[in-house]
Amino acid sequence: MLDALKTQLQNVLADSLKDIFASENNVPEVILEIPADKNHGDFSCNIALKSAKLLKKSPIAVAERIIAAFQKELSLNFLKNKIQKVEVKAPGFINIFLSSESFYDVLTAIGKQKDLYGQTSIGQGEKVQIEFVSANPTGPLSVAHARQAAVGDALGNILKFLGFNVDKEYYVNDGGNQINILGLSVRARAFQILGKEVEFLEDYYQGEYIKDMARLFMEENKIKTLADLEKKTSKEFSQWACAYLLGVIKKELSDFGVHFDAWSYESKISTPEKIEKTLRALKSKDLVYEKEGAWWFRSTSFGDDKDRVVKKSDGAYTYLAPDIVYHENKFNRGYSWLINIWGPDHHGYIPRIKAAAQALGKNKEDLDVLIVQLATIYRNGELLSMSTRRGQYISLREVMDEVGVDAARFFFLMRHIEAHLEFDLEVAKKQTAENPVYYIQYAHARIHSINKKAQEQNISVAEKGFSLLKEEEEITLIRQLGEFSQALSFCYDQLDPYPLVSYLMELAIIFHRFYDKHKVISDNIALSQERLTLVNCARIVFANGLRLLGLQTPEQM
RNA sequence: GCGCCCGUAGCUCAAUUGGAUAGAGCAUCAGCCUACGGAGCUGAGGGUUACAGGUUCGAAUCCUGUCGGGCGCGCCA
Repeated sequence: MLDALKTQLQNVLADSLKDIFASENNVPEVILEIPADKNHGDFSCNIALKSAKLLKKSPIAVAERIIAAFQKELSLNFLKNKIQKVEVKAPGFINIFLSSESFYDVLTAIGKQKDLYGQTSIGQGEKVQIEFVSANPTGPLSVAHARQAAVGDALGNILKFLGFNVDKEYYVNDGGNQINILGLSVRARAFQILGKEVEFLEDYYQGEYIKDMARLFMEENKIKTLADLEKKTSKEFSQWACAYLLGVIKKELSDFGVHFDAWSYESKISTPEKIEKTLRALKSKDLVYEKEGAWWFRSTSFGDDKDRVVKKSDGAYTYLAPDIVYHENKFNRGYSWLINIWGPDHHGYIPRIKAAAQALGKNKEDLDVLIVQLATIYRNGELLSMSTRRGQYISLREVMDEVGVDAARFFFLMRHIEAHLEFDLEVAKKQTAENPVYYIQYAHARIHSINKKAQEQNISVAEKGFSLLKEEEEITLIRQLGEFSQALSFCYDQLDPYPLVSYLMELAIIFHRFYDKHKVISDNIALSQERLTLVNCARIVFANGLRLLGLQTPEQM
């Protein structure tokens, strides 16, 4: 809401600047910022500082001339009443203070747009696919996947809200050798359970869940004896195990509140024929070449350190080959922008997949790969072991069961995605201010209580506009409500839901302060009505923000 | 060795992408309940932004170097 006003003022300011310095052509772009310190206005501009050198005048002098022209321009403009004052402050900032009319406009807009408040059309319906989690179906999801799930889901929601046509997709790696190993692992455990000594290789999956699966496999297939077991091929084990674990993963994600629009399968998309076809097409363009009996992808042409083998000298494909085909498949489905969310262990893989996108005729920007850092899990300050190799990692299921879905999702979003995250299960379980998710949801619930009280006393929301909201805490709250869509556009700029999380925490602080200082329902009916409207606007923004993050909006707690 | 990321209060992290006096939470200390939910609010202390240079009106942010930490570097997936 306020960002629309910001853009309008920015344009007027740019016009003023152009009028004064018509002869100059390298004048920097006018950009308004929202200063952290509200003594510096609601918007501030550094254009005078930036252009002073070019214009060979002191920044203050430039600023003075700009605002003179700006104010003249404004006086002819409908924006006139939105501004309270404009001032120049050393070393040359132009600070703009908004009038109460501007603030009241925010409340009117929220009241009108409700669930849709904060929405923009930045996306213009662009078809974008966000692919995340995509864990190999070889075990339950870990906390690493959990964080990726929370991030991908929230980011997808936000982009959708900003006007993109978003699909969330999970890519099932059911084609590689790891599925064979999975099958062999289950098979070996089954033999052991029936008392036969078989070697359990080091690269087999070590987790306890493999034993459980072996028992279940035998139960479902009515296997009682070693002779029964011998009849099962290792392929039967693999297929059963893969399907079973995929079922587990789907259930975990759905319990976590994360839903995908599509599940795609490596085995269906990247068939050997398709891979061969794509590689040959690249070869005809000299983007794939043969050397030492292997086929190499010329990824160095697109900025990678070295070329990468796609087909080994024994004729088998490396993992990159089906991955190129998968990305080709995505583009062919009409997505003009792809977002992949990966764990930090795949960080070195980014240049070659981006190279692949370009080899397929796309631009670098058409594929973004986001790395979501790991979360380190603590319990009462004590580090919990995280070794994946031994299958001792903390699972999504454990975290969810222990701290609840909302607290877990919130904690995973509480830092920038590229920052390491410390997640203490005990803290997440606490229902105190230490735990910000409750702090925010509590604000939402409090407003519901106010509404109940208002209803009892027959106080309704303000129907005829606003005039009485003047207290500092009220204006601060309205200003924050007005910055909602700006927070969302930061999420888009950074491809990270974190700015929204940070915004909501700030909003909660501001709301609780207001609540503590001023009574909404009082003897002054007119004021009560306006404040009731104000807090309900806050309720709408809390709800919109929490919903985008995939969190509940409780009315009582 | 090469490449990428990071180093901010005792701890965990911010800082609107180069802006004005570097901010929150936790922890520590001191306050606020006959009110719409105390799961709340107010205040205090705590900093040479790892270090040394540089760029400019302005640097935690950009550049160079040093120190310290993490990750990646397979004809694996």
